[in-house]
Amino acid sequence: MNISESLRNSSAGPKNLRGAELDDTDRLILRLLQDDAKLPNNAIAAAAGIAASTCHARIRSLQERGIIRGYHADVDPAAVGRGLQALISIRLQAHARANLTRFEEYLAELPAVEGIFFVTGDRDFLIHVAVPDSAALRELVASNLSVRPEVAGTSTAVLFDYVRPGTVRPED
Amino acid sequence: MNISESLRNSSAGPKNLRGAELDDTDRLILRLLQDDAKLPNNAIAAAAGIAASTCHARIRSLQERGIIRGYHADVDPAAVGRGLQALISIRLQAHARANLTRFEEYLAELPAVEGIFFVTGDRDFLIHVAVPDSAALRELVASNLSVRPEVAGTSTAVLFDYVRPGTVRPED
DNA sequence: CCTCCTTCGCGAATGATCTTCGATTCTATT
DNA sequence: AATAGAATCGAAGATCATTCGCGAAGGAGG
Repeated sequence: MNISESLRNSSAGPKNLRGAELDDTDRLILRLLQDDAKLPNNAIAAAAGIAASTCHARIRSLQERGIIRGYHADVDPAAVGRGLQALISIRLQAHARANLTRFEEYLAELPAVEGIFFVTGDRDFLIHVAVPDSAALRELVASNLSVRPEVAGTSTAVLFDYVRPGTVRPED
Repeated sequence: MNISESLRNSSAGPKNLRGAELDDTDRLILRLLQDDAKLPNNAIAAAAGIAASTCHARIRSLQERGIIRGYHADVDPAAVGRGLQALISIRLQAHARANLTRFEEYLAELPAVEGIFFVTGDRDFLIHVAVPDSAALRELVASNLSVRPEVAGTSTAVLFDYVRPGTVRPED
């Protein structure tokens, strides 16, 4: 390790290859990878008008800075035996609101849970679940939610459809 | 005989590659790719105890059957200038419920929209949005939702947190 | 029981892609 | 103008994806 490296490492700021701000090229890269994570690096580089090695370095920097949090396959829930989706709003007991994180972690462990919204207002949580059928939905609410001492009440709404458009686009 | 043969023989379900049913190997592949879409094919093959070419054929089959719908990068919304998330429930005018699909497509076009829940009950839609700040949230509701003739009313709840646990789930 | 036929799995070869590296160019500062 | 730090580039080598022919397993029908 040389002097400049030790100076960088000793500084309290994030060890960015570049500054914290994103330029237009970064935003383009993010948009392309959100749309299709399998897009080859050289195709992204061509679209951005930069060299492949430069594009690769930028993508790695985005990952190391936590801007790209990961890459995930989008699997059809119905194809894996989860044909029914629902939103369940959960009210907690007032005294249980000290351990919100614990309950959130419990929810995250449930296999049916696809998303957890920790929301302001009269409710505490809104969870998005995918289950095989209505019997499994009832079983989930009865045996995994209502029995919990923290839970004051639940309200379930079945989903007709759920769409996730192109995912998060950089502000434009 | 090898390990994979005995595993397949011990499982009761059908093992069609072209058929509609998924066997244990398919489910393992799906789980691994959901967790990390960048996982190399040969690593998946090793984890499943099958040859790389066989694994590749199975993954392609899963894609062609629409079970794997795509691969997407997970981008931190706060890093791209969308530090505020909210859930907006939308009630439609009764006469506007004939063109639900049209309105859903309109919502999908909005850059701030991350997810659209088409829900049963007293509300019609619940949309998950990510915006830069509260001013942008107010602007979104006022200029993109309330002004639409189909919209009878909206109700907005700011999110403290949103977690998608499907990405880190170790097992079913 | 035998043969045909389909489906699936396998290893090897080839082409594409990823990843690293040293050198060059750019930019901000002195 | 000179310097230092950062970003870019092209090329090389390692890794990976994809295709292909072949063989084994399981049914269907004779």
